[in-house]
Amino acid sequence: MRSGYGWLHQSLRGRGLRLTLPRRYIINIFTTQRGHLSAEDVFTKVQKLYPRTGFATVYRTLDLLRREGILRRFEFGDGRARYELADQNFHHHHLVCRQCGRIINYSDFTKEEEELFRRIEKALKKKYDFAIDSHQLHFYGLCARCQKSKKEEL
Amino acid sequence: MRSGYGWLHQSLRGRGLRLTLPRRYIINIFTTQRGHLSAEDVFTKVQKLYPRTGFATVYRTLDLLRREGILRRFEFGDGRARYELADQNFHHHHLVCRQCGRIINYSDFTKEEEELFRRIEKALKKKYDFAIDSHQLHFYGLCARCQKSKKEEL
DNA sequence: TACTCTATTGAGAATCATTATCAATAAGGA
DNA sequence: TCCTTATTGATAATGATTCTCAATAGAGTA
Repeated sequence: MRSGYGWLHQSLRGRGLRLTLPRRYIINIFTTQRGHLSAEDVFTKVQKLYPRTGFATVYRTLDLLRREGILRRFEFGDGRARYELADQNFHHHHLVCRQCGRIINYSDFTKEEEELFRRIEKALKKKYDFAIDSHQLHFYGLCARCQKSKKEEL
Repeated sequence: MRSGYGWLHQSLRGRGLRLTLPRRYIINIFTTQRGHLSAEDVFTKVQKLYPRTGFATVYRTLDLLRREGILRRFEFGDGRARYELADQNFHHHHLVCRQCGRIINYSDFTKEEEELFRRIEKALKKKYDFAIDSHQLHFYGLCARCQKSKKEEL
């Protein structure tokens, strides 16, 4: 936890911002385990690393990192936002289970999707004069486990 | 407002549910003006038609209609849910303005999108054993008006 | 049409996620 | 080490949504 944050340090310093311990720990959480974490998830994890961390700091840091382009924010419909590392090398979409809320990342069709989306974005820009900067595609349904438990229910 | 609800009436009655005045008015709002309405939007509109309506009833009715498959629920990232008539003949996706929150429906590429999505859904089902029943695609960016006002700001 | 049963309502309290406040703390440049 | 001030932690405040419960009103029945 000594270094490896030079890039961010520089980036923040440029605007008079600081690379504090809670910020380091939170970034660390996202870089070591790919996931879609809610604020509460993050809070629980930081607590273990740096117990003095407060909830407000978690929210503030998540928002800071989002503004910095380090995290992406998603809403899957369960009333709490989720955050993910904005890794350009791992563009993907989501499968969301309506029952248990489990979220699966998939990146199987990115080639075809990206090709179509690029085309769509271009056309929408022209037709609606809308400057698109990102998109979100979520598939909703039932995961394997929940399908099974639903069958057993009957 | 006398009839035209036979279908729903039957559907509800079957399960001991009732077609009440607030419910009729709220359905009416959605069928007469296509839109992505928040609970507050709906509340304001019902108030004009049937002033005694309470906020709780609006929320309860929106959820009931969603469960009935009459409405769809969306979250575009501004912290409040939106509801739309689930019209099978008008499948579309959304353009969401990050600045002013304006939402545009578009249905220009449904053919190509649907073709790709059908393919994706099928493959995801196979690969992840995930029973997909719907998807949501949102494009985010700046609408024409907000692009303009941003330019003038400089 | 009146009666009865109970699903539904309205008002307000309660909950949940998130944001704002503010005095105390700690980055990080000098 | 010192100093400035961005950041923090604790807690209050907010905003959307849900719950509670007595009063009301659908709708089947007499």
